Amino acid sequence: MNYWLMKSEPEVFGIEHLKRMPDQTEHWDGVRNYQARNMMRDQMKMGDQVFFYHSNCDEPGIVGIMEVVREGYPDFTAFDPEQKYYDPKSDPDNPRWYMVDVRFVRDLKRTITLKELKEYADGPLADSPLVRKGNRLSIVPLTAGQWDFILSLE
DNA sequence: GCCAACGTTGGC
DNA sequence: GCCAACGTTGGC
Repeated sequence: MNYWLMKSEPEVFGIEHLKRMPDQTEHWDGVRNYQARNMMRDQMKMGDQVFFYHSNCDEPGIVGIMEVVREGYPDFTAFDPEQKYYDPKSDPDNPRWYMVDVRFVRDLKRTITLKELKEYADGPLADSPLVRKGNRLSIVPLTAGQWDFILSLE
């Protein structure tokens, strides 16, 4: 079992949106970064646990938990010129971008803010890109230890 | 809205 | 293959 954190802007697609989807499941489309793409395509497995992180908002932080219910497959939104995430360089025969499906598991009892997480940047969360300045990775891998530590803050 | 960080693009 | 220019992310 692997542990992850995935970022999304709550105005665009927040945890409230996920909860309202059929089966509380949605494909995590629109990732256009190779590192994040590789993680979704190669490393994320059924049942992996994922923190839902709200970015670019008043209170950036972790708001809930979801799990991977479908492993990496081509991000079809890249093929459609009508779509916001259209990428003419991604071909259905040779897809450039991948995504996974995630299902809502539960809300956290409270938001664990980035501000709070940064207090542990020299401790339990050292080495995590999550608390590194200028981190732009939209998907962050976590160790089991980091996952447990963050949950213990709840 | 600003701007630091950093990924991507494209000329050479 | 280098690197300057440019675009995007995301905290503040």
